[in-house]
Amino acid sequence: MGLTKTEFFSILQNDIACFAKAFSHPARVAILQHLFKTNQCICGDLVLEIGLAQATISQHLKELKSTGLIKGSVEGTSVCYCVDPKKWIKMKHILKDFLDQDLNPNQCC
Amino acid sequence: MGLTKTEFFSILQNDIACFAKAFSHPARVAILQHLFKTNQCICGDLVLEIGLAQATISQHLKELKSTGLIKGSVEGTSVCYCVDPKKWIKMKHILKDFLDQDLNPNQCC
DNA sequence: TTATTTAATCGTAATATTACAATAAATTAT
DNA sequence: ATAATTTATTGTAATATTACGATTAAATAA
Repeated sequence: MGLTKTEFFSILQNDIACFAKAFSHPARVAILQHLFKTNQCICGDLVLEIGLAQATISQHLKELKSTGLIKGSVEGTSVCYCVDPKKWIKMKHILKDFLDQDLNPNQCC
Repeated sequence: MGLTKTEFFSILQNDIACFAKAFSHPARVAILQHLFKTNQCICGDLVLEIGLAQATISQHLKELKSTGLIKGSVEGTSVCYCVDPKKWIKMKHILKDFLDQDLNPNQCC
């Protein structure tokens, strides 16, 4: 066990969960916010900005990259990261639909 | 280690991550969707609907309850669950602000 | 009282996540 | 060629998550 049974769920349900997981850690939230503010940055910037160890930031970047929310391009000795607009917009639509579900006014509790 | 350094981050960053974590598992997405569809339900309904073991569903309900997204009220031998509208709307606003961050048109990669 | 029903909790196993030091890899500068 | 810079990777430890069987708890029904 300890392994999510993804086959029990629809593609959409897995997608929603997967996108949510991408920014379910404050370091990844901070990375994304910093990228929106500065448009692009390198790993070292984030290490200074956030304060976690370089290896840890690199690990979080890898996760964001594997979800497709950010892209990185080698520039000399450093790597320039930025948000992937297409993927971000896709996530935005999927999560907004989820968040916009209608609340029934007569709750039980 | 294995323990998030929440003190490195703002309250907002932690809130965003915390809400995202609440539905970062497809079972919890399915629970919330079912609650929106039916307005209210009991644990047993979700066990049948989703197919995971009763103990597992109960554990996921506990997590959603601890985030405040759902509430439960005892009704006879069963417990009636429903979405907490106030908390859901709070989450909606916080996450929408995060998702609506402006994308800079000139990306680096 | 004694079933029965329903959900929570406990215990446990497997796996995932978070964090960091140390090292490797790749590029640029001297 | 050598040093310096920057990031990725490896290894590892601590903790968290996911899942489920078994049990407990609490209310209702017989």
